[in-house]
Order: sequence, then structure tokens, then C-alpha cells
Amino acid sequence: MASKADAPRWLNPREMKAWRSYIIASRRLLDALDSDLVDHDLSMADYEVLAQLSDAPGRRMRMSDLAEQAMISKSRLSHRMKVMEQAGWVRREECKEDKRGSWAIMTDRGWKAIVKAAPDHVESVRNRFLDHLTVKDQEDAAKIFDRLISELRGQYIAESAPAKKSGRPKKQ
Amino acid sequence: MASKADAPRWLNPREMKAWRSYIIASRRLLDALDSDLVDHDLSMADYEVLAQLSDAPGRRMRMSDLAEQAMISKSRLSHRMKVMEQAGWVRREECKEDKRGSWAIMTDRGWKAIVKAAPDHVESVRNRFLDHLTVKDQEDAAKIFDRLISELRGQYIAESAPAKKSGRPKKQ
DNA sequence: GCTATCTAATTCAACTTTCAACTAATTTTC
DNA sequence: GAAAATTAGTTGAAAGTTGAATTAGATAGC
Repeated sequence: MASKADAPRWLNPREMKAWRSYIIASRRLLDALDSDLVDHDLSMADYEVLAQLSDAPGRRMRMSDLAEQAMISKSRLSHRMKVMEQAGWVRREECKEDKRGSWAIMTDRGWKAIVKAAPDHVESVRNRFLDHLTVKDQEDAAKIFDRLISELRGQYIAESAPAKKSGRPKKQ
Repeated sequence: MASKADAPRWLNPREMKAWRSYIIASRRLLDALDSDLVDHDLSMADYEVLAQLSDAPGRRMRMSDLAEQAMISKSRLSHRMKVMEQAGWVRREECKEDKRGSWAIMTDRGWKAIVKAAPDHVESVRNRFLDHLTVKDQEDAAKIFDRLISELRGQYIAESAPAKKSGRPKKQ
């Protein structure tokens, strides 16, 4: 690993191209997907929360687990839950096993909302992403990104994130 | 294209895997990169703004161009510029050719800030992304994401985005 | 040349997210 | 078994972002 003292290894043209293409495509893709969800009064993050809940047994999850699965901070989840509660999509219930905790529970209305949004969202994922990848591209992409995930695992936790959890040396 | 009336084409396991791996890796990757920049008092978005400026002739750009290149809305750029101006990294100057416009100009201090941050950021892009891709992966990724970019081009514009710019039919 | 339309940029208000502080319950340690 | 440390979740204030409205200058049409 290059430390502060070493000459920085700048990106060669191939590396630069890969990185820029990825970052530009991702930005546009995520913007587009968000924009496709506006009709359903959802952001990608809210969709993710509801999708996770709808998949869980009893359509209920503990707040912390839900935050982790949806890849948002607990604080953010609390705030979003308040909004979604007002929309009537979810409700909260105290947890008997652990009195500190609480359950996030999807209501029937929430279920209806996600069932209504899902086909459009899936279609949008196809239109804007999957349809432009061959079968082999899809398999390659899964492999590459799984590798990234396992490398990134634990390095960063969304939770009110301390500046740095990486192994890289801290400066200053 | 499947319309509302058709049965939704759900994702098969391969498609689902590709999509989920991509979305999870991307979320974590972007979080990690942001977190790596905290030491430099920068977010990815701010870094992008400064990087674009530092590349421009005379280290100056028109606000609209800068917003477009940095892939953020003009409104957001205005707000960030105010902050970065206070940090002494940029300044604004009225545009003589077009009196509606203004120049965003990188100051020496801004230049120093980006020069200081860049090696760490590049290192971070390597550690968390490029190093986990083979040369072929990098070439494949560039191809795939370029394809996505050209498909997404124009479909969505960051600028105070209307709910939908896609060709897909509007519902309700 | 004058009106209508368009564009550049900023501002305002509403909303969202973050960060740190907090409460309360649980686990650990000795 | 009591103090200390950890964990679950929420809150409030500050900071960030959005989208619509606004201001002012540029262009186009006639």
C-alpha cells in the first residue's frame, strides 16, 4: 500500500476509464431509478425499507436489523419510519423479548403500496440496467461486485459512521 | 416493453443476483469513499466539483457547466459554492460575455486542498474498487457502463428534475 | 424595436439526512 | 449482585438537498 510518503500512483488510462464509467453510470442510473419511483411517492431508500419488510416473516423486523438490511443508519430509519407511519404503510410495536427494542411492521396499506410499486420498479431496473447487459455480463458483474462486497464488508458501517473504519493509516 | 396491463416480468435468479450485488456493492463503495474523504473535509460531490474545476482551463467554469459536469443540480451547486467560498476554496466572478452568468473560480487554497486530497482519494479508489478488478474486468466494466451511460443519456437530467423524462408511459 | 420565450443563476421553503446526545434496557465483569 | 459497559432506539438541532419561484439578461419572431 502506498503511504503518504510514496509518490502517489495515479490511475492509468484504463483504470481511469473503468472508474469514471462506473461512477457516471451509477450516478445517472440511481437518479433515474429514483425518478421512476416518484409516481409511487417512494425513494429508492424507502422502497428498500419496504421491500425488506415485505420479505421478512410476518412482514415485521426489528429496527436495527431493518436499518442494516436497508443499508441506512438507525437514526435515518427512525425518521423515515415516522413519515411512513403517517402514510399508514408501517406501524411500530414494542418488543417483548427485549424491552429496549421495537418491531417495525408493515401494514396492509404498506403491502398494497409496495405491490403496486414493485412491477414498475422491476421494469425500471430492466429498462435502465439489466436489458443492457448480456447474460455473461450479468454473471461477470455479480462476480465482480460480490468480490467488492466481501472486501468492503465491515470496513464501513452506515451507523453514525466514525470517520474511518478502514485499515488505512490515519493521517494528521 | 411490458405495459401496466402485462404480467410483470419478475427478475430471474441470475438477474436478481446481478442487480442486488451491484446495488449493495455500490452503496457500500460510495459510503466508504465518502468516509475516506472526511479527513479532507470533503464529500464525493464536493470533490467532484473541485476536480472538475481544477481540470478546466484557468481553473474556472461557468456555473451551469460545472453543475452538469459534476452531475449535481444548479441549485445544489449554488449552495455548495457558498460553503466552499467560505472555506476559501473557490470564488465567483461575474461573466462579462453573458451578464446573467457567473464564473466559478478555484482559488490557490482550493487548488492546494484538492492536491492534498487527490492522492488519498486515488488510493482509496484503488483499495476499494480497482484493486479487486482484473485488467479484463476493468475493460469489461468500462464497456458495460459506457453502454448504460449512452442509454441513460438525456433520459434524466439532474436539473430540478421533472418526475419523469423516460419514454415510459405515465400512470394515473 | 418590441414582445414573447428562453436561459443562467440564485433564493426560499419544505423536506431529508446527519451527528451527537439521550433514555432505557441488557450484558458483562469482578 | 452492583457498577460499568454495551446495545436498541429515539430525538433535536444543524446541515444538506430539492423543486418551485424569482430575477435578470439574452434570443427569436415578427
